[in-house]
Amino acid sequence: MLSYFTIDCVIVTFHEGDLKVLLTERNEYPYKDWWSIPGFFVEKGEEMEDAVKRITYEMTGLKDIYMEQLAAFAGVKRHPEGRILTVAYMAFVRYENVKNKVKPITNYMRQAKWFAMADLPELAFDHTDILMLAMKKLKANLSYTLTPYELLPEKFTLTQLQQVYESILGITLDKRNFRKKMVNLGYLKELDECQTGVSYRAARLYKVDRKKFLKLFS
Amino acid sequence: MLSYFTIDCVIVTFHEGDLKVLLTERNEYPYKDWWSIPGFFVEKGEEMEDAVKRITYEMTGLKDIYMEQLAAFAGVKRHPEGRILTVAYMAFVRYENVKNKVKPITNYMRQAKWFAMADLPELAFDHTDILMLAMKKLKANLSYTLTPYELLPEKFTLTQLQQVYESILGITLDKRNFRKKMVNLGYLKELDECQTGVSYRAARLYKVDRKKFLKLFS
DNA sequence: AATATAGTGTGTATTTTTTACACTAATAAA
DNA sequence: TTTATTAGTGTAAAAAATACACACTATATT
Repeated sequence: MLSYFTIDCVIVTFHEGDLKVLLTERNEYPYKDWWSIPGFFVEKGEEMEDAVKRITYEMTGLKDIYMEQLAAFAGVKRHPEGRILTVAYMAFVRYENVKNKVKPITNYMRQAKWFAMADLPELAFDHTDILMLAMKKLKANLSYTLTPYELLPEKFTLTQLQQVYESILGITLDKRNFRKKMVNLGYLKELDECQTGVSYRAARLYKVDRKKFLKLFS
Repeated sequence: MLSYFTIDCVIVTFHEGDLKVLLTERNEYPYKDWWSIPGFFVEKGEEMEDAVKRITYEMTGLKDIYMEQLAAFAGVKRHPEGRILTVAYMAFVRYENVKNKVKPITNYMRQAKWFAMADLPELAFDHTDILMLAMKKLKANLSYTLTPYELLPEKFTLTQLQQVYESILGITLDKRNFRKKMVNLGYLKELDECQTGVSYRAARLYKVDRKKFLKLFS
């Protein structure tokens, strides 16, 4: 009838060829010293989405992040003190914007750290399930969502885009076929700019045309 | 922090070429006399899935139905008396098994009725949003879920299967291409039986081979 | 017995999409 | 100028999707 109500947020980024997720080390019973997905209670009168924004802001310093609801988890045994219903979200952030801002903010958590998706610690509660579901959804919807472009800088190279696809799908893709296909979709804008600061041939930069994207997929 | 906690369930079936949803007429404030998706409070210590089973059993007389979680809806304004968090589910039932069992069970609802998806009344609360989301998900995942086979009798004709696809997708499909494709997928078992009781050439019956299906999509 | 009715069941050609595959061009650093 | 490193490109083959129309079968009706 009445239940405690929290949100948990899988905060995902992409850095150095790896998909990464932000985890917090708990400093409190239960699962003290375990890593977990950041989450908080939703305040009375607070919208869920605002609670997610609150968390992502506190964890990364970013506002206006892109988020999606994942699912509700409400097993009566997920917390030893009784049911705590959590609505899990996924949020996507650009690593360049966030990298040095991660800090612990409450005394519930000792530290926060980015973990490569392929190298995760054991997680508190049912957070491993939540994370697996997040990855599954990310994978399944990849080609008709804007998530790759939420993970990359606004201007990106096709190689970076391919790396995002590869790390989400967990497979390698053929360079020529990937480029042909992405360019043919028609929602990428080729810019007159190139990468800078690389010690080899600089790659062409692209932007996503969100209007064209939405026209294509809605 | 604490919230009321309900589940709502979009119960879907297929009958006479139409996708149908079971709605209940409310007999209580708020939205008295409005149609709504069936839902109840989740009891203390009760698992969400059991609450859904409870509803679908009370509404249709069926146990062991197939269900999927849709999303949580928790807007602070969705109920005039304050936040009531609901986790929405979708459930799929075979019309042949259920048709005469629909009845009102509580004094909260005056009657229950099947509505064709294309001809819905205005709904209470945010139930129209819930229903639209259900349809969207159903459509998006159609070709890699077993939902069509949860809506049809165990033995079905290819024409019936095509009708399910057409009414979910909202488009008409080419008969020859549809058959070719479904049969080529390899998870349909052609039976040695045909339809009975029709006043024209009886169609071949098929079953789905769930093992082969799962091998294909997992 | 003949006919009407209603849905079943089938093939082929065309287009589109996907896949497989390897070398040259450009740039910065040494 | 040489080396190292990544960018950028085309074509052929296979697979999948699409477009399209008619003869067959079973029953009901007269």
